[in-house]
Amino acid sequence: MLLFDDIRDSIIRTCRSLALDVSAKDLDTDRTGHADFSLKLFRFSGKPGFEKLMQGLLNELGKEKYVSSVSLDGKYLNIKIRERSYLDIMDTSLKEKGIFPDTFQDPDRVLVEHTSTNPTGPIHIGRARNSIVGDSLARILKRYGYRVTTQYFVNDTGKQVMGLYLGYLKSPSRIIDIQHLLEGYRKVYREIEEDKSKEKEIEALIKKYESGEPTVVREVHEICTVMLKGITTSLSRIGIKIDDYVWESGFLKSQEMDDVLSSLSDNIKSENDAQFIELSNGSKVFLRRADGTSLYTLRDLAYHKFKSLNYDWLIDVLGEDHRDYAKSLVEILQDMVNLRSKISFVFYSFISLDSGKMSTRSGNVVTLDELIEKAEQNALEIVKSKRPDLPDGDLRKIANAVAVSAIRFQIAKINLGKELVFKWSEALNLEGDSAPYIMYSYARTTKILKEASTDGETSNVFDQYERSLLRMLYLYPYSLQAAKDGLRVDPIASYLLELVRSFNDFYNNCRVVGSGEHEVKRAKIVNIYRHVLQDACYLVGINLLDEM
RNA sequence: GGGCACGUGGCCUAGCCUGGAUAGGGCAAUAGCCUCCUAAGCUAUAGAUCAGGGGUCCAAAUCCCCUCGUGCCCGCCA
Repeated sequence: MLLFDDIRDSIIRTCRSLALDVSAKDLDTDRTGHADFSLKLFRFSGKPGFEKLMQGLLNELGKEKYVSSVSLDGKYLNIKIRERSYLDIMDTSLKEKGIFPDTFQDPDRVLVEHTSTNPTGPIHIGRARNSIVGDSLARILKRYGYRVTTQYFVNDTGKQVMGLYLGYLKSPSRIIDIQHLLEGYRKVYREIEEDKSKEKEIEALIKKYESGEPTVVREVHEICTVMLKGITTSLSRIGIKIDDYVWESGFLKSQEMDDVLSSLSDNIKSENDAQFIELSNGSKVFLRRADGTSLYTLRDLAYHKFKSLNYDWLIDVLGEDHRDYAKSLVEILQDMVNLRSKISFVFYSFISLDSGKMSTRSGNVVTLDELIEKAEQNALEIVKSKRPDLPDGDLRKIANAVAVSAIRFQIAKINLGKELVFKWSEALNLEGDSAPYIMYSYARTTKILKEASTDGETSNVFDQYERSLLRMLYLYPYSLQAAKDGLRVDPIASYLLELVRSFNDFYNNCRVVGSGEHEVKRAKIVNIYRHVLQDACYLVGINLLDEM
């Protein structure tokens, strides 16, 4: 959990000590500019003794060392905080702990499963939404204090992958590289589209594979490894590294599979030899085909059983098409398998193209690699024109950081429930609410702190720009809390944009270097800003540069 | 047909969970700002029936109901 001098909490405690039963939702971090915190009194006004209670509260809050003023404005109690309290709380935390806010190590072990895309082709930007969000979520939970591991469930079992394998078998060259495999895969599905009966070939392969025929097992593994390598290489280019890769085929004959099957045994029914479970709403969830081969649900149940052995909280990042699936999975796991771990799902809506739905099979895709390359090219041109003074190596380094950060931020800032239509013009735009906007303000702090001093007497006079920036900085833990509570990344992104806006105001109005009595105080504020920026940017995958 | 999401200026988006003081930003447009810590920035102007209708409430973008639009799901695929 987050450890910091929580002023909101303190105000609530003071209210309660006077028998005013307020909760967190009564106390806003005010956005209207009336105050730093405002207490909504609508619920309480009109009750007997209200006036007297307010008098007492004004008095008590006024005595708090961090309160600079408190006033009753209509149905609001407006509280302003001393700038110096903000400054000292954060400055001290950074000096003593090197971090703001500090965290307490939570014993819970959290597993974030993300990406888990079929290794049947290069990862495209639609799937990358899963990876980007999953990776940031893991970082956020870790920052919050959990012990977090990320996992990729590698699908090397089932129809899609056997389709890939079939494409390989049918290719004249039998070359195992991404391009050849992908072509073979697409060809197989084109043929199936024309003639459904061709699926039989895939079914026959599944049977051979699940019965453990050595050549098949070896070749499928080799093919999946090559495809997976392509995906993980793409992901690493945007700073995503997944801790563990767990292969689906490993569960076909496993202790977890046996455990799941024995837990379910009373509930398994069959229909023409195919096995299924009936859920409370009457729907059937099939576990095995009539030919005895396994279905995804069964393997996924075993995988979840496996995860629950080592983790207290399982988080799955899934596409919105998995919403109903997840519901049935949870029903089975909780009611029949008696899984103890807490399970949460994070769903994201799809990214489509102007030309329609993205699909690896049809080829209507923008791959992550393609996006990275164009973004880097675009960034390089821009940085070249802005910084003709820099050597080529530096230009490339900057362009890379800008491109990667911009890609991640553009995805991270959007609420997951929204469908996105990918547009190149937007993806390549590096102005406004974008990563470089944030990175640029960071670069400014480098020079300021190089030239200004943070040692010495700190002035006690604060102007409105210093005040709003300090306040925004202080609000960081609340955004962290919101992100963790909602398993969302966008609160951090929104916070960052608002914070940078506040810094830009400050920068344009408050000279730091050579500002006499203000210099130490302002340099301290800039230093805190730099730390909070580093902290939050890491969470959303923005790579900061000292110079750009 | 049933279920689940989403709908905020021309375009993109925050706020919705937990109702409350003028609905924040950005892109595009127009007019400005670099002898002064980086102009990837800043200032100003213009642009919003918060999809539509009804309800609850002292108070609704926010909660409830209905309608419309969009996406997704309803496989012995994953």
